[in-house]
Formats: sequence, C-alpha cells, structure tokens
Amino acid sequence: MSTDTTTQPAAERAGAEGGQGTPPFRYGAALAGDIERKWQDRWETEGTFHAPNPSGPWAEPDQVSGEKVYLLDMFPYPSGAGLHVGHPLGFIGTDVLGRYLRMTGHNVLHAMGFDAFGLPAEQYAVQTGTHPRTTTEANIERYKAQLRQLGLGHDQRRSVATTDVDFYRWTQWIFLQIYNAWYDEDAQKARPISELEAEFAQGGRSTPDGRDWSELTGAEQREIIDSYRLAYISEAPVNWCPGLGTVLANEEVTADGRSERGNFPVFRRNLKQWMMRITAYADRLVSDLDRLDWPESVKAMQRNWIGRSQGARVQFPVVGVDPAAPSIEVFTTRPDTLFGATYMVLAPEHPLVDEIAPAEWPAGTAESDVDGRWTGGAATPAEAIAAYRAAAARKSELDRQENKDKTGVFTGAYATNPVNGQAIPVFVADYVLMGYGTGAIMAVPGQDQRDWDFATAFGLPIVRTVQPSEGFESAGGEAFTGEGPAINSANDEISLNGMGVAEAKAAITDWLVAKGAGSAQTQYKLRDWLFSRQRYWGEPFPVAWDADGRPVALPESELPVELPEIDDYSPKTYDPDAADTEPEPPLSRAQEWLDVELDLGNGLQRYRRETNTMPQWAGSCWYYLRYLDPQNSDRFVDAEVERYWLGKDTTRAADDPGGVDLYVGGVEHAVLHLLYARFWHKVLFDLGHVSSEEPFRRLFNQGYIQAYAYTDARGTYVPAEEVVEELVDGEPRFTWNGQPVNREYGKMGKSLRNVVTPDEISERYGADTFRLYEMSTGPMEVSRPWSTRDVVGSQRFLQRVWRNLVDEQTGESRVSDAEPDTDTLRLLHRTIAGVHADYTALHYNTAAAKLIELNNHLTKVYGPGSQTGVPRSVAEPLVLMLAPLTPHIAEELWSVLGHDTSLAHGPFPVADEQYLVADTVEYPIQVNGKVRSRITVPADADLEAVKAAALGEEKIVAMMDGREPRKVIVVPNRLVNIVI
RNA sequence: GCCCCCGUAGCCCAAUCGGCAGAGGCAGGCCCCUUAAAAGGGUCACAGUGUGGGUUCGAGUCCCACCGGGGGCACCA
Repeated sequence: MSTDTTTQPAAERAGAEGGQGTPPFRYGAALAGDIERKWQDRWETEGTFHAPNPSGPWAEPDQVSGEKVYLLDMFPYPSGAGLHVGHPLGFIGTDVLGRYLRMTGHNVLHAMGFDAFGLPAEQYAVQTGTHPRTTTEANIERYKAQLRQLGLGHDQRRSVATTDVDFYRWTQWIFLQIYNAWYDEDAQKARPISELEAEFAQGGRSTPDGRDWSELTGAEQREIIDSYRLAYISEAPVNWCPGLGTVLANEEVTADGRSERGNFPVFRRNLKQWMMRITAYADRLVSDLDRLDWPESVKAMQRNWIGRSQGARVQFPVVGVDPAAPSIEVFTTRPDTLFGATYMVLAPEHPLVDEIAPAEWPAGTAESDVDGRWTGGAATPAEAIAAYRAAAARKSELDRQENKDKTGVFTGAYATNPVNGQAIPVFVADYVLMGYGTGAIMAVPGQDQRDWDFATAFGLPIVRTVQPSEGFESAGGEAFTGEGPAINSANDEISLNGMGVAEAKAAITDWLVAKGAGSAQTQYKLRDWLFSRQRYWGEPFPVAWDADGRPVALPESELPVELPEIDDYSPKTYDPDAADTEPEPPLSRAQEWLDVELDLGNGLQRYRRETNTMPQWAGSCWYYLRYLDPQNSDRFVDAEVERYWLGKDTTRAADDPGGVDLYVGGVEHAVLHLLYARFWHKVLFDLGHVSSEEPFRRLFNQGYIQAYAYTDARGTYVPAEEVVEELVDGEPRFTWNGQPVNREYGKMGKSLRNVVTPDEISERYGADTFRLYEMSTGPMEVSRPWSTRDVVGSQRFLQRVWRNLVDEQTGESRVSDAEPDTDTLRLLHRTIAGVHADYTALHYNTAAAKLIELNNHLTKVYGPGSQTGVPRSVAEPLVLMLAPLTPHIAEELWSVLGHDTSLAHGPFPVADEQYLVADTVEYPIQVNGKVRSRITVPADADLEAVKAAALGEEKIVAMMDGREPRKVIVVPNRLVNIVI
C-alpha cells in the first residue's frame, strides 16, 4: 500500500512521536500504524468477517448461528479523486454497529461494492482514449485500499462492481424479467407476459378492436403485447440534452430545465426510447411507505414525488361539432367546484385543440376580445393557435418558471359544463401541462389562484362556489382555496349548497357517475422512467431489432451481452442549444458488434443490436441482492439465501415487508435511487424471484462532514489549512499569508481547497483515532464541521487507555488480578449498560464519552502513578467495549492481555444488575420548584419514608415554619418537590 | 408560496417518561513533570437552553406565535 509509514526514515518517525524522551511503547501514530496493518492483515487472512450463508454456492449451514443482521452502506461511485474525510462517516458508523452486533452473537453481513458505470470514466476516456474499464478498475483499487486502511469489517468476498461482466449479466437478466412482464390491474401485481398472451389466445381478454386473437397478424399481436410490457419503447416526449448528447430521466432534470450533470439546457423532444412502467406501481410505492422504518422526511419526499391525488375525471362535450367527437376530459381534485367552472384550458400540445377549433371566430368573440387578448389579433382560430404554440415552444422552462404571467388564446370553441349546461369558452394556455392529468382543465377562478389570474387577465367571469371565510374578501383575498360551505351550486337534480368540501365532492362525484359524465379518479405526478441513455459506459440492453423494426428480447442463453471495444467512446454531442438534433449513441458505430444472426424461434435471421445503454441507476437497483450470493452462476441470488437475509419477519410487525435491516446513506438519494430500487424489488417480488416486498426495511440518513473554505479579496479559494484564526476585540478574524480572507461553510472539495483525506489523518494519528474522532463529534444523523486540530483529543484518550494497560517502557501488560473496589465496579457496570444502549441506538458519541469517563476513573485509581495495575476484571470489559469504535488497538490490547484469538466475535461484557442499583439515593428537595436542600435515604425507602425524611430535614422545617405543605411530590430516585 | 428538520458554554455535542442544565472532546486559565518543549499529568472557570406567551408543583423537553439556519417541492389542476 502506498501509505505505508514504516518506510519513513527512523528519525522522522521518532520526531512524529515527540522526540528523544518518548517511551518506546507509547501509543502514537507509528505504533498505531504498525498495529493497524498487523490486524488488517490478520483479519483478511483469517476471513474474520466472512458471513456464512445457509445455502447456495457458499452454503455453510452449520456455521449459521445467531440472529442475522444485514447492514448496508449506499453504493459508492469510485471517483478518481479518492476519499475525503467526509465519505467514510457512514461506512464507519455501520462498521461500528456491525462489530458490536458481531460481538454480541449476531450473524452480520456487511459488504462494500462499487457503482462503477458512469459518466466521469467515460468522459476521461473521451479525452484521453483510455478505456473506461482501465480507469474504473484503477479507481476501485485505490478506493479499496483507502477503505481497508480504515479497518472496516467487510466480507471482502462479497464485493461486486456493476461493471463486472458477471454482475451486469444479471442486471440484463432482471431487465428481461421486467420486459417479459405486464401489470395486472385486477390482481395489482406484475405477471409473466406469457400469461397475458394466453388470456388473449383463450379469449379471456378481448383485443382492442374486438377481433379474435387468432385473426390478428403476428405483428398485430406483438404490438398489443408490447403495449403491456413493464419495459417498453415509447415515442413520447423525452428530455433531450444536446450538450451531453443523451436523453435524461425527469429526475435528472432540474426545476429550471437543465441537466443535473453539466448544467446544459434540456429540450422536450419526441424520441424513441426505452421506458420502465414505474407508474403501474405508483399506488403501492406510496402505500407501502407506511410499512417502512424510514425518516419521515424521505417518506415525505417520495410521497411528494409520486404525487398521488384523489379527484374526478369529468367530460365536457364540445358545443356545435360532430356529436360523435370526443368530449374534453379533465382531471380535477375539486369536483365540488364544478358549478364555478367558467372556462376551460387545453395544453398547447393537446391533440383535441386542432379538432375543436372552428374555421372562423364565433359571433361575439369581438366583444370579449379587448385589445386582441382572446384572438391574439389573428384572423382565424387556427392562426391564433399556431402563433401561440410557436411562442410557447420558444419559451424555455426557465422563462416559464420565472414569468408566471398568464398567457393563452381562445380556440373559438365552447364546451358544455355538465352540471349546469352552460357553454363555456375553451382556451389554449401553457399554464396547463400536457404531461399531467389529461392535459386539460376546467377553470374555477373562484377557488384556484392560477385560474383567477387567467380569468382576470382575459375578462372571464368568476363565480364563487365556496363561501370564503369572514373578512377574506375585504382583506383583498382572491381565489378562496380554504374550507367552507358550498354556494351557488345547484341544478334541478342536485344541490351542494351548504355542504362542506369533502361531502360536496362525494355528492357531485356520485351524480357525475350516475349521469355518465365522470368518475372518481386517482392521479399521480409520477411518470414512467426513461431508461435508455446514449452512452458507452453502461449496461448494453439484451435486445435486438428485427427487420420489421421491432425490438426482440434475447434469450437468457445469449447473456451476457458484452460491451464491444470501440475507438470513440463519445456520443455525438452538439451545441447545447441545438434542440433539433438527434441522439447518436457510441455503440451505433460498433459495426461488427451491431449486426447479429440469431435464431429466435423463426429460424436464423439478421438482427441489429440495441445501441442504447442502461442508466447508472440500473446496477444500484439490485446490488444489495448480489452481495448475498455474489458467486452464484445459476441465479442472481439463491432463493433460500434471499429469504434468510431479506425475508419478511412477522415477529417485527404483522405487515413486515422484509428487506435490509439497516441502510445508511445520505439524504441525496431520497427519490431517485430509493424509488427505482423499490420498483425493481417489487417487480421481482411479484414474479416470485424474491420473498421480500421492499428492499430496505430501515433507512437511516447520516449527516455530512462539512468544512470551512476561505476566499481572498479576489474571491479565489486559498488553502484552508494555512489560514490563521485570531480573536480581535472578541471577533474572529481569518488571515492567509497576512491578508484577510473570508470564511464560508459547506462542502469539502478540491476546488474549495479544503480537502482533508483519511490517509493523511491516519498517517498522523492512526486509523483508530480517526474513527473515534468521527464517531465522537456527534450522533450519526448530525452534520458537523471537520476540525483537524480536535482530532488530537481522540488520540490522547487512546494513549491514556494504552498507558493504563500497557507499560510504556517495556510494552508488557500492567494489568493486575486485584479485585476492583466497589466504586469502580459500579461505574464499570453502569458503563456496560449504557454502552449497550448507545451502540444499539447508533449514539456512538455518548458511548465514547462513557468509555472516556470510565478510563479517566481508572487513570485516577489504578493509573501509571499508582502501585496497583488496572484490575483485569475491569481492563478486559473496557477493551471489549472499545473494540467496535477502535478495533485495531482493542485487538492488540486483547492480545497483550493474553488472549490469542480475535475479539471480533465477542465476548461482549454484560452488566451485572447488582452494581446498577445503589444502596442509597440522594434526593434534592425543592420548595416550589427551587432546590433548597438534599437528603440521602436508603435506596429501598418507600415514597412515604422519603416524603417524611424530606419534611423532617432541618432547613426544610425552618422554611416551612410550621405551615402545612399544599402538596408534596416525590419522584422515585429523582427528587422531592414541596409546594407551599 | 407550500412542506420537513434544527437552534443548549467561544466551538462540536450530553441531559431516560416533563424532575438538580453537563457526560465527553477542542480551544482557554492555573499548577505539576521537564534543562527545555509538548500530541505528558492534574486542575479550574465558562451557558440557564434563539425570542415572547401558555400548560404544569416543576419545561431544554409539551402547546402557540415569531426570529434565525438548513433541506425538499414549486403553474401538478
């Protein structure tokens, strides 16, 4: 390893240890380094962290014992920059828990792999011609070395990378499962596509045009079947990013319409792309959040993203055109306000716009058309619409975000409001989006602020159908969206007047259903997942296109479909603003690879391979399954192995969904990765490939290590390490080379010149010190600043522990067989009890504090200054309790204490109840809430006795001055409060 | 604009069911060890919990409003 400090000159090592006078066996960076490398080697040689599987290729059923625990860190991307001190925070946290659980008899699975496909390696390849695999594998090696030096207890056999052919073969296999499945709405689950074909063939399901299945041509049959698949080709509008040369998922586009990566403009284009039908699972993805032990914030983000809303679909017949023509269908969450619908709006791209627009402006348009607002000054509706569409298309997403002034144009058509028969004008406006609901709305300006704004701008009538609250209008209120009784809402058959919103919604929906004018409807914001990318460094699709231009899935026997070698790794990129360009993936240039001859059931035919690749999310959708059984060549994971590590556990909860026991990572994956992985997992569950319904039973968001960065007068970042802080008149001032600099707080990054690496901290203090420092600065969920100068505190503590147990001159144990005194035993057992609770709760900072407290006590009573060494019966538990946090020094001390096996599998001390209860208890005595005195009573004194003792106490008697207390509160073991 | 999280010594953080505001670390003062130094040992001080109300015998903890910081969503019908 490149960071081996033993290669330093001896003089330098001595210098690092503080000079000539330093005892030879003082615990410093050099000694720590030696100990750490020694134990890391030993753990690796002995396979200390190998977790046994119950079956599959690694079956060791006789080794499987204790309760199983599957701990998981979010899949890191092995970036070329390597780790900084912020990255391993979560990894160390899970390692501490894993080590604690392993010591307490659990079968702990903890592994680490790499999400290794992705843009940086490809971009580097484009620039330098180096194959992305070369770069990626070098980065992984560097990453593994950095992780190893931290002493993480991973089962190294289980490490996988998404770029391994052996791994992506199964990613392709899962794609085939998804492709060969459809969502059965009645059963609310995915089923094999063959069952759908059987239903059609047997007549159990009728074809779209009613013909018999056998009358359809093969092409027609395939078209129908393909339209049901969970992975399908779509020509719908997608996010095309010319600057990157690829299309992007909705989730990868920022709110202002730019690519999350690279910040290039993104355009909506109709392109043929692979989609995943995640919307089929929208309802389950929302509902099952209730069964997960996840942070509320992440659940809220997913609910928000899926955006389930209940409402109604309502038909508005268009006036005066062919009665057979379709009505305008709208989705509304407020059907109760139907009587207030005074106009309608279609999205500019809505297909009905051209159909309903009459050739001429209808009579009366001129009167409404003040300043040409309605017609845009155009001679005919068609011209007005064309001009408006052109103007809308020119507007970027950003313009639309920033400029919320309502624009639109009258289509010349009217539609009939089904509740009151009124003809209301139909507009085209870009504040209605084609992608949500039906792309058309009924506008109720009285109860919707956007509609109010539009109505005001276009001189449209406003009818209130909910009585606003008192003073709402006089205070300048416009649209009233609150709760109130319905008004102005009655026809000959139904009256909503007086009803509350919920009651009115139910009543009008029933009426609409009865009239055939509408139905209750649940709508989602979630869209299907765009699954293809025009990149080289990703998983190839296991798909080929036939001569008719239809995609055909390859059989499993054709897997893996390996990436071909090519010369140019770049997709064709364009000027970032060149919207009218076409994606051209790099694989389309791999001529020999492209054309294949296959027999897919119709004899040997020529096919052309799919040239898109999968998005980076694909591998991270299922890597946690592969850790379970990484060597299995027959299945992506052995069924029994999956059930053992991830299966449902009804002893936890009746509706336990199963999944990873603890998944730790940053909150930045709240929607993307976590939603996609849940979707894949549910498909695999429906198809019977896994027994668990959710991938991650419990999720924990760790905080971030943040850092200060400093800029000089020109705004340039200066090296944070060289900045000097001083107090001037009590105010902190920061200078660099004598010039004042400005401090900011945030991320750690190369460009901010404030990166600190675990390598340099490990070298200066040792990995154990680094681990302890990171764990003791706060609880796992809290973000905190990095402070290099504070690290020394953690090292001092380890040094003191070492010095208490080891003679710094000889390196021999200075532990004695003396019996510890009672105070020491009490503190020891209190510490044991506390540490158990703290580790379980991931409160490593307080666990560390308790161990420091115990060691401080030992220093005082049995430290190097005293004649007696530390009693073995205290020294051993201290070492064992320290082991999860600082495993190397603990192993070394354990062996100095005479044990020749690793402590990784325990024992772990258990608190003795008899030392947890004290003989006497001191009670503060409050009078009216203020502490006035104290008493000490036997611990087993009952409440009456405590009360009597408190009232009899000298100072209290004096204060009472003969009065009777109004009330005496005795809180057992806490305090007494006398109210007078 | 809407939703979520967080405000405790100079700094990072503790405080069980509402029960004496301090466990631990950094920085600081003093003392010891040392020819000297410190990444050695010891010891000390420092806040009344962002602000204002309320509930309670008792509030850092519960409720309401506001202020400050962070995050998410945002023309989603």
